[in-house]
Amino acid sequence: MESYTTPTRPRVYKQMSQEGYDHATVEERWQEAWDDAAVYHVPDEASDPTYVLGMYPYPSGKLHMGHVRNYTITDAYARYRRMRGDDVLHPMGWDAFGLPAENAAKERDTNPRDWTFDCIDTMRGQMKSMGFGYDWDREVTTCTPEYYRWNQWLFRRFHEAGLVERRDAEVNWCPSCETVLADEQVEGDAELCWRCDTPVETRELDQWFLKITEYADDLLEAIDELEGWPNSVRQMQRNWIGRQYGTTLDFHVDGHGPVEAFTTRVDTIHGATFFAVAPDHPISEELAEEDDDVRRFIEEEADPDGDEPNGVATGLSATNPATGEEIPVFVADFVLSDVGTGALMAVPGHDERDHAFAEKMGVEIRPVVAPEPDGWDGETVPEAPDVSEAAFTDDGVLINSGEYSGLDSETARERLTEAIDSAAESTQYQLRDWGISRQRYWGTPIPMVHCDDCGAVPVPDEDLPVELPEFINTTGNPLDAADEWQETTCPECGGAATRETDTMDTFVDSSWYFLRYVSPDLEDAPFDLDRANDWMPVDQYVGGIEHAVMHLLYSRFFTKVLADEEGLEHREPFTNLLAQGMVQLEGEKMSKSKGNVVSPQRIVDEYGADTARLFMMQAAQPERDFDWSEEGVKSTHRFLTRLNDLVEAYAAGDVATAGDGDAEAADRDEIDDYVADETDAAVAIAGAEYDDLTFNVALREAQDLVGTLRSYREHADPHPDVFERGVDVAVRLLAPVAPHLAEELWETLGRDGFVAEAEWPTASVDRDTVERRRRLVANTREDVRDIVEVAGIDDPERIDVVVAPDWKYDALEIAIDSDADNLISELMGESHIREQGDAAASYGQDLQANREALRETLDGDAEYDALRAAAWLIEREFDAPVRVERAADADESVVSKAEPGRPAIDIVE
RNA sequence: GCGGGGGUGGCUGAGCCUGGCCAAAAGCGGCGGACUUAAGAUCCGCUCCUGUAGAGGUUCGAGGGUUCGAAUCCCUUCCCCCGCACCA
Repeated sequence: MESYTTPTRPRVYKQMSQEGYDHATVEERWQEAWDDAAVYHVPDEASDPTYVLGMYPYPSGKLHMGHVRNYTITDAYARYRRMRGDDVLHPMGWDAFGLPAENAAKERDTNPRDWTFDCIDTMRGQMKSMGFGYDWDREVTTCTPEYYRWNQWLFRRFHEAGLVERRDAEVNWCPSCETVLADEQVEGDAELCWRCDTPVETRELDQWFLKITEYADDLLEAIDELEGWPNSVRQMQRNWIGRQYGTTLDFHVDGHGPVEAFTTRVDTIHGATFFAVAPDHPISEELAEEDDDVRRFIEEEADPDGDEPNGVATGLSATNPATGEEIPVFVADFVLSDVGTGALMAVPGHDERDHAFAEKMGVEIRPVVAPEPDGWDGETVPEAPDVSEAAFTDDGVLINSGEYSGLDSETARERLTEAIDSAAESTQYQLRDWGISRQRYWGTPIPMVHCDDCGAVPVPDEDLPVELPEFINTTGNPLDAADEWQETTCPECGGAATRETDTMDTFVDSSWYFLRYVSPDLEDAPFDLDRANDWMPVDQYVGGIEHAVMHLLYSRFFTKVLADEEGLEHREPFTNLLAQGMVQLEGEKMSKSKGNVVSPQRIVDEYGADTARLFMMQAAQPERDFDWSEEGVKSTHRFLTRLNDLVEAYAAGDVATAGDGDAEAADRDEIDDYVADETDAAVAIAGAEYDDLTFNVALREAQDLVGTLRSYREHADPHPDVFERGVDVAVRLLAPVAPHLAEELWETLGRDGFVAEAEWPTASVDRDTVERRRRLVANTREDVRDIVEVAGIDDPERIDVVVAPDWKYDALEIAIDSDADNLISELMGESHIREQGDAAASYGQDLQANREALRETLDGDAEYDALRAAAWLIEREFDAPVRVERAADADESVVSKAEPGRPAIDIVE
């Protein structure tokens, strides 16, 4: 670990009042101290550090609450792991390419680079003021040539591996901006450009693709192993990949030869009563040239986005390869060219959409599958279902299918696929290859040159990076206007050639940035392979659900390719993924357009970063949405102020302790035990909850402990050791979330070093014991209240609490362990129980009656100790002395009511 | 339509996986009390119904089932949210 010296700046003056503490000074001071001591730096020699990562932000200019929440989660976890003794890798960087910078540059007459770096500077400053403990030595900025050259290098490796393809594609094109838009940048049903509201057109363009579909099976199947991921994200990725098993087969269409169709239900082929092709299917386009109806339909009527299935008869017929039957061919808009083969056999009896179309066009609807009858013998051909009103879409038993009648659907599919000549098993995916071409300036230039003789040729590694030219403020793609930049020579033939002007989708940058953090300055490779093998995968990744598919799928894809091509020993990048919830205001997502944005900057200025962080972490579990509440922030701030005041008062000697602060001389009372127990309890629970990232529960324990300490101080002269440990523990439990104040108070307590590097406290109890003890105390207090209220006791004079005799604990334990039929006789086998006579028999009967419900309790000694320790709570509440007694010391008539887990209570009026 | 996640007391929301210590955490709101000249803050309680000694009754969307025992497990059903979708 790094060495450091404790800062020795002058002590900060802190107000001892409800006004709060001087958060600005405290926070600044420790941010500098951490910085000076490089507390968050991970040396390259570290062995397998815990890798905690938040999705790096787009540098839009300012942090918003979503960022603050995201990065507080990772920071808190990183700090917790560090206190647990781990080396922690917790880096930050910038997703710094992207269109907004280009637009901003145009508006402000500057260039994207300057604008982006300004934003980064601002946001980095805000992150530092939040106290996020990043290893800034590993900062990564994707828009620098030092980073994006590796995008180009990786593109080349993908190219060599046959995973890059250039082909024609239909893209969203905004004629006003003169650029391609991603699907998500096209808004609303009217399909308007997100930026200028111009209706988007489609264009055919040569585009570069990464062949992610080659990895479809791997990406899909490995999802099952991603046990640290939320089910929702796993399911979304499965849907996105959308693998389907089915059959391809040919239908002969007059004059057009065989036309391939894909179906998952070849078992229904005897019910195929028409054939349909997409409006942009080659056959449709051929037909349109000679058939006016078809042309009019394609050009005017076809509406693939409408709810109604529309179509036009072609007058052609197709031959059903199973039956030889001639069936009509339609051009229909519900057939999509990018699904399956763009042509389908339609079975109206067993497909709802086909059914609707058949009804509309008056095509025959023929049932060929019947529901499997109850207790079906596997042979009998059942009655046909009524499919006139609605399709029967389940698997079942074939009917009206010639020799196949009587087979179940699954068997029929296998046999038919085998029997039909042109049929073959086929797997279809919804996943498409990833089009990475963008006609924009502010991205990674795709490292290809176009040579008239050699075609598209990759730029050799030694010529990388292909750097962006100066930004030119123009409409369309500034790279198209950069004539000089485009001019180059062909790496293969040396002739004149031009550079590719497309840049890469910024998702390329983010598909491997988590690897760059491992060796951010490496100059001969994107990442140090050995170190990546040691440090990867990311142990805990945190980010918004909006990246469930895109970024998280692309990153998985890259990781797998790097494993196959570059020797990376990991096939998945992120072991545990947390999709954090939204920060809302009055149930609505914060957004600029709604004008309901709460500025993190304002909160930090007004209350401090610790307040903002603590409020967010205790408000809800990290994966849930929660409402921002100014009231909640204030209450959190008051809590921190109380904590500060308490520690200050203690350090200043204003807490009157027993023995005048001399632990040796101080008597240790029951209340001291209570506080010591509660301190342990808080440690036991908070640790486990931090492990689970349920910060809200962990923090509740820490906050409750502070409350307990305050009561302790009010109610007694605290034992110096107990009080000090309580305060010390509270500070450490809060340190991951409220690091600045914790650091300040750590110093106030006279501790050496940083609390950020302090050891996590350990507990001498387990959670079960804590819960039993708390339950016992809470139940007993409630019972006393009940009695006082129900019996109408106004002013109790004394309250006796008597723990059950030892033999009852023994009897209970025997009863729990025993599986004898007659529990009483088993109990009576124990002489010390038998000696109790009627009492033993009576308790034995109780146990027998509730045998299945018996639960372990604390033992008699532990119950006695716990109740004695908690007696002050009852005394305080009822203003009467409380006597906690062992059974042997109490009156028999009272003792008889005591049971394990339930002491006898006697209230003297 | 398919897939995922939900429906808990005045509200928010935990518990459900691993059934019993669950009339059900915590917070908010409301009520009472302490402190204060007062307010705020803080602290102590109460907050389903009945009850003169810790009890009983009725509750966890609805209906049914399993079990000695169900908020928790199973089936059916209704409703809400999210993702995908004329996906062949």
